[in-house]
Amino acid sequence: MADEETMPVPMDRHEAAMGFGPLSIFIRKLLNRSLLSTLDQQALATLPHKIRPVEPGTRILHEGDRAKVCPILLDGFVYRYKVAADGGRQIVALKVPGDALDFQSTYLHIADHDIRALTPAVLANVPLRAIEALADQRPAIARALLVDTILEGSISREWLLNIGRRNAEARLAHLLCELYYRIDEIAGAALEDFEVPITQEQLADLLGLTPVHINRMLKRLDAKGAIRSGRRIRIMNLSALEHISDFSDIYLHRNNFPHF
Amino acid sequence: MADEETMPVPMDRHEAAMGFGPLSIFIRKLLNRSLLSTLDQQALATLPHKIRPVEPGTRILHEGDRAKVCPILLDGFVYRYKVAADGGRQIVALKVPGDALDFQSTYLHIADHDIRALTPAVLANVPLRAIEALADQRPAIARALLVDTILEGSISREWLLNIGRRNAEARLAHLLCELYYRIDEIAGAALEDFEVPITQEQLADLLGLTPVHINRMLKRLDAKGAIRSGRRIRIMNLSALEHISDFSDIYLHRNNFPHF
DNA sequence: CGGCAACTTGACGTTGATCAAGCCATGTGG
DNA sequence: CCACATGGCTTGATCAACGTCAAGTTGCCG
Repeated sequence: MADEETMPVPMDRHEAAMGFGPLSIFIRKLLNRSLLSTLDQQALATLPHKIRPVEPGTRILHEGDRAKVCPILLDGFVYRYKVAADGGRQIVALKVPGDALDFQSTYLHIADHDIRALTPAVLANVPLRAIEALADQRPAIARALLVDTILEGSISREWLLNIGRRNAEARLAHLLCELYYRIDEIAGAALEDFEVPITQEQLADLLGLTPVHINRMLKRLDAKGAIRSGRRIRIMNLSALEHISDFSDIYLHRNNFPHF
Repeated sequence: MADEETMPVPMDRHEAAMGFGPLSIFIRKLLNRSLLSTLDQQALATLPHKIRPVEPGTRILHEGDRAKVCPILLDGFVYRYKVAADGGRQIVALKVPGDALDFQSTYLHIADHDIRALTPAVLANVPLRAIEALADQRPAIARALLVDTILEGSISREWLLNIGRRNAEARLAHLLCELYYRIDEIAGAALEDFEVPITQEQLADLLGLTPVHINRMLKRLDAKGAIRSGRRIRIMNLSALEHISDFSDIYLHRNNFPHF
């Protein structure tokens, strides 16, 4: 736990990691949940990487692949999904800027799902070996990446509850709440007039429903004043959504810092 | 199972970790997916712990708790679950002997779900600080625990697909297949006449269905000769179940060892 | 032998799927 | 500036899967 180099902990984590180049957003996100010394931060910032902009729909990882790089999402949205025998798609995770997309391939060598770009996105591809080396050399970084992994697990569990036990309206409302909080975390300023960059078909794949039914539920939430549905969905009343979906943010572990 | 003896690096992993006392099963399981030196194994075996047998239904962790120990499951079955506002329960993970039940509390301090015993079970409670110290001192152990965590994430994703996109019959068949393989992994001999220690109500909570519907699907699988339903469920024809559920074991990463 | 928990079965209701048609914005090329 | 192609949204009619309710039945354990 004692870092060889103890720097004054940054007071404002939104300001932290600002001077670290393209990977700043990634480092900032780790700092939201883990303590990292300035040296750790610099080591992360100097990870070798290649910037790669991708179109919506681009496949970033394919089930069965042996990945050699870990893409870090710098901008845009990306999702993990799996497909059933009958072709039914299920989106199993949604990633927002700052997230590492395939850290697990450092340790499990066959990809068990696909990853695709939801919106236009910008990736930074980091060689897995560089990540592995860094994790081996710097326990604080290993720990920060582990915390990230554990958090994704927590979100998966909440999704299981959502899909397994809530009705369509609540499911949808719950997803919108989660989206709001996760994007709010990385947005500099407070979120106003937040527009959801997800089509109704993708919402269906996220929630285990059909596009037609998503459409009807959107109308319903609209009628209640919780959102504005239409070509672009806008959240109008977050607390109405929270009430409809029985939302609790515990699973997002938004206040896990500091760890003592 | 309880002989104390120092050995050279074991050649056969099924034989490995046999002489490591009560925690042997835990160590053996880690060895299935990760390389650990004999010293690593000894360090694990000498973790301080307190054996605790529990009755079925005993609550082991409660949402909102700040855990101080990580229970390791030595015998029996245990599940994680969450409840929705209307009281609907969703089991979000099932743990088999050898699994660490709350490794995540080392890094995230508020539990986001409950854990309960499914069957009579035996736990070994290890202080979180001991685990944390070991992970800090021994990178190979940190890595092995990380692999374990990542694997649980992979299973969660498959469950999302299962619950979100498969019909009731396939869902049930899929769960039974998974159960078979996971128990087979820790069973010494090949599994014959495997009986599922789960009630129909618990199956319903696992699969996002109702007990009544579970009952009908069990009858259906029975009629197809895949299982024997009744007071205790027995798997009669695994490949029939795999066919019905479109089962693929990729997500279990059963052949992840060695990592090179 | 009595009590209880789990399993079983039938009748019926509801949610969400399916099928099908049409609409509406946006972008493109002539 | 218009024609029209396209992808996503909207809507209605019908249907199936699964839920709900309720009344047994079975096996198990003290």
